[in-house]
Amino acid sequence: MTQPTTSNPTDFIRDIIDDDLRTNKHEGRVATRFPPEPNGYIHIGHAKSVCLNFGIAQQYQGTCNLRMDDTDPLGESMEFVESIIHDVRWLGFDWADRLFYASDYFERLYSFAVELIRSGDAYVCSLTPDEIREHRGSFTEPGRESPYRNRSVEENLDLFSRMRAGEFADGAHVLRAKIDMASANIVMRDPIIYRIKREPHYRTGTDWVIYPMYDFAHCLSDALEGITHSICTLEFENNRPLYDWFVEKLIPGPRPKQIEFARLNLSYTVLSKRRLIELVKNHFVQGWDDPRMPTVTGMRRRGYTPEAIRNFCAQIGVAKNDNLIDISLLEHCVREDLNAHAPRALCVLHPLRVVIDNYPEDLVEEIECPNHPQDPDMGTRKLPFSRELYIEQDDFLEDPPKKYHRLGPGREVRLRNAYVIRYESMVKDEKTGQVIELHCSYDPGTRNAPPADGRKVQGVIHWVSARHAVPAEVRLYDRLFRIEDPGSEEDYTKHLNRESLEILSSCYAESSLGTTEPGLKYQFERLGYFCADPDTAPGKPVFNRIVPLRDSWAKAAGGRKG
RNA sequence: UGGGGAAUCGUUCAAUGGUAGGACAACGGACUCUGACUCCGUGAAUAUAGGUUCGAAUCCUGUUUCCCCAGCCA
Repeated sequence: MTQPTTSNPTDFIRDIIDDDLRTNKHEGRVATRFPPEPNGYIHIGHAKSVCLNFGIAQQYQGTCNLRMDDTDPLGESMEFVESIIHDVRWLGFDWADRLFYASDYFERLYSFAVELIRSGDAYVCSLTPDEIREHRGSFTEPGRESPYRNRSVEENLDLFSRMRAGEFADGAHVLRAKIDMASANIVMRDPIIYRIKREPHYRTGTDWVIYPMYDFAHCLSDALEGITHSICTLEFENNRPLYDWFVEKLIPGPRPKQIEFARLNLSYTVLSKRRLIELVKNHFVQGWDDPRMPTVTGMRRRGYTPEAIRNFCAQIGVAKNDNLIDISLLEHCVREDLNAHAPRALCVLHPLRVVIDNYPEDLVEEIECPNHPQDPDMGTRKLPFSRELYIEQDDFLEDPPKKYHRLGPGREVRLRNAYVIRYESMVKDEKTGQVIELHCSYDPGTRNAPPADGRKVQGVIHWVSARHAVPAEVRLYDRLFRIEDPGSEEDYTKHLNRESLEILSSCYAESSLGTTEPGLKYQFERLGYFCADPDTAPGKPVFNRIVPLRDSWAKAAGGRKG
């Protein structure tokens, strides 16, 4: 039944859409929307929703609107609108001319509210916030009806228009739907649909002092836009009866349907807006675009690609189970994309000086080497080779174990793309005893060729020519938290990984990297994938480690140590 | 405690009354001028107790566990 050539995902939401299409529920139309509130930056959890909504639209030749759900002026701003637009576009999606704002519907929403008052389905309630809470009851006790519940239509109309006119203070009155104070579902106990808030709105300014609540605005915005499937997260499941109540009262069919799926949780990070804000505000990270942040802007700066993120979202699937996705799946998707597309380069993070004693003093060879071992189309570049080099400190051990395929006394190793060299001697710092320089000899016949005598050289290490190398700063990132599910902890900040950022300021990159530009991505061979940071200055590149390469040696060695 | 949801390998998604499958992770091996990539292989799950049925992850009943809801946030 499955066609291997078409890999359109399938999930319970698409099953519902298939059914609706079969029964011609919306004349074959599929219309979704991504409805962020512009009060923060979007993160990988939003990306899941973006991919779901826009992905469904693509798959069914439907439409997906981008709609700012901006019904609470507090904290909303154009800055966030712009960041959301930028991020969703960067993720690879397009909404043509269908960028909408709930705030553009304020006048129509107001009319809907008046309609509700006229039909006796809404009333102005003048209880204080505390009294309203008290009247709401609890899980086990039904609520009590507001004494204002049976005001006349005329009085409600008058009061509501005066609310709009700004005659009352914040909190003096609210407009409520007249539903059922005894409902087992607390959402249905005469929910508030308008509140007075003397707060300028970033788009409507001071035009309004009353603002509609989410439950009222969202479903009607969907209806106004002709949304067929209104996809949201599980915590809104309780609100669905209210969603239906409003559209049934106010919208002649066919009506939008709300479908809920489980939001994404990612291991070793937090994905709640509140916590992300705290990380930024309390300077646990350096900003919304800190490469350790799970925000789209952070991941972009880190060097994650839209392809990788989209692929990740496709792989995690869509269901109603609470989940905690292993961050290694995200890393896998990032490596998968970068392995195919990132050019290779050599960069030494912890330099150890090497002198090739038998190499001519002033000779410089230009070694032409491929930018990608499996993709000749990515071309070649010239790598200067000379007598003095840097290699990685890790690639030499005074007393190496047997399976260590690198340099040590009596050992030889291949310099990537260049010669085989043999250890001759070392120079130690007299005070610390640390090895500060190696002397080696090279085998002139091994450039681009195996040793003539057929001996096997197992190890290959990366290097740069000391004279030609470009000094670079490299920033290594690790998981933000030390525990798998910090979001479930009351005091999650105490589980922050204090070593999530390591700055290496004296690295040496191959000369070709001197002209890199922010955003360019590479695989530094044997190390990982790296992305030039915006902090890069001419001649002084700064690289972010996107993700390390898988390292079965480190794993084995680590296990041995422990 | 009332209501709304969810329970399948370590993690996650699938199987829609008919062989429990994929991905990630783990482990073993092959290949290798990246201890990468790639390839091959291994182990690993239906929360629980009954019932219906030739046959149950799937249907029924009970039990257990987890998540959401008492904002004038979304």
